[in-house]
Amino acid sequence: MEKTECHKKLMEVGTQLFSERGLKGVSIRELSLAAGTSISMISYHFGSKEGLYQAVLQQQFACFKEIHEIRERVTDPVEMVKSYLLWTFGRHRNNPYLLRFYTSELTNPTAFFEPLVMPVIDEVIVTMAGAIEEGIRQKKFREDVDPTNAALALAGMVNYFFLSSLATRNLISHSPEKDEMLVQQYLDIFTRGIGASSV
Amino acid sequence: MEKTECHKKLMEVGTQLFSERGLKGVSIRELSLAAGTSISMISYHFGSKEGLYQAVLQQQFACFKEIHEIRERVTDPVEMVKSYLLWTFGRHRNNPYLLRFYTSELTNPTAFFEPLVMPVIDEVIVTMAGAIEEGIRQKKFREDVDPTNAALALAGMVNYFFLSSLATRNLISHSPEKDEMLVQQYLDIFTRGIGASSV
DNA sequence: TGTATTCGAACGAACGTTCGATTCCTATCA
DNA sequence: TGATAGGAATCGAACGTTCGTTCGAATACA
Repeated sequence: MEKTECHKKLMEVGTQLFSERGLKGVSIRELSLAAGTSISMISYHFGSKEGLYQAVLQQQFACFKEIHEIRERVTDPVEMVKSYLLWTFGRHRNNPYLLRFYTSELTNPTAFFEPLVMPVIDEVIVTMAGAIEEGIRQKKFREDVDPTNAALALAGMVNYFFLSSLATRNLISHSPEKDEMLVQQYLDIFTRGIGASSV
Repeated sequence: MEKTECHKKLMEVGTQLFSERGLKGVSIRELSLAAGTSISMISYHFGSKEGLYQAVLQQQFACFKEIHEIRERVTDPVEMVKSYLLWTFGRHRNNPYLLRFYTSELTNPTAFFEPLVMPVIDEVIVTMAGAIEEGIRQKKFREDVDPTNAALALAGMVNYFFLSSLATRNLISHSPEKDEMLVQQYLDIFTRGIGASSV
């Protein structure tokens, strides 16, 4: 779908700079300089600066659709929690920008939050809440657990881990080879936390 | 410590507008209009727009010092987790702006992140990790739990809950009277999750 | 040859800051 | 007590800069 080298380069630098400093924090002169083009290319290819931001945002959030495929493939609730953790870890590991866009839009929403961001957050939480609800019906999770709150707690634990590691590198050693262990640890904490018995 | 009505009003509107849209997202004309003063008052009272932002940030983050008093007062590790949850819930309930500043600085750091924000995050996590470590020594928490990761998971669960409720009001019914129940629920999830036995 | 792409210059608007004039407050003195 | 001097506080206007966008010319491509 990428048309020209200029278009592609602007998407790249837009992704990097917007994720670090937000929509208002980056000027088109800075973007075009980093992309090695002229400032008029942004309006030409994307209509406006906000158009570039929107294009980047859409590209970043496309991966959230995967939750539905995972939900269809994985039937067991506990296994679904593990799949979510692995999926989320993978997402953040091979895309360091996604979490910044996600959290930045949550905290300081732009005009694109409601149409672009809100729906995907909603889908993920609702999907996971559904899986947890099913786990409760199967007596695998405790009855007194609120599915939506539990889904938020799960998402909170893992997203916040990466959020903190964005800034406080000294607190966390985040080597990819330790991911397997971390996923297992978070899975343990969570399933023990809401589980009727340990798994 | 507040000098004049103008100074006080600028702090108020600065807190509200900066928290919603960030440092770059608010202009001094917008600030002064909302405060009912002239634009020159910002430079007069705070030196610059960034000076106002810094003043607001310092005021917002002052409350994080309380974690030390709590740690001194509460000796039992499990009780410390509960105190942390109650403290955090209370903090977010009576100050809707704090979490936005906190998360915004984490995601899109300004020049004030390193000197002002980073230290307080560090202190809270280290303090809670210390409490959890003591819990492990007392055989109240499992041996294979990493204290820092567990502290991050705890902070993640509860902060993310409020972060989500900032934007997705439809997902969560956040009535203050339910806080007691929510705190207990998060405490259950967490202490069960890392605990050697349920409490 | 004609369409798509890129560039550099220029535009008006909005930005944060500065500055002289004015108002407000308070301590001081007749 | 009433007048007043002086400093603090506030205002409105203007400054120079940066912002995002536009546009005609130039280039590349098919």
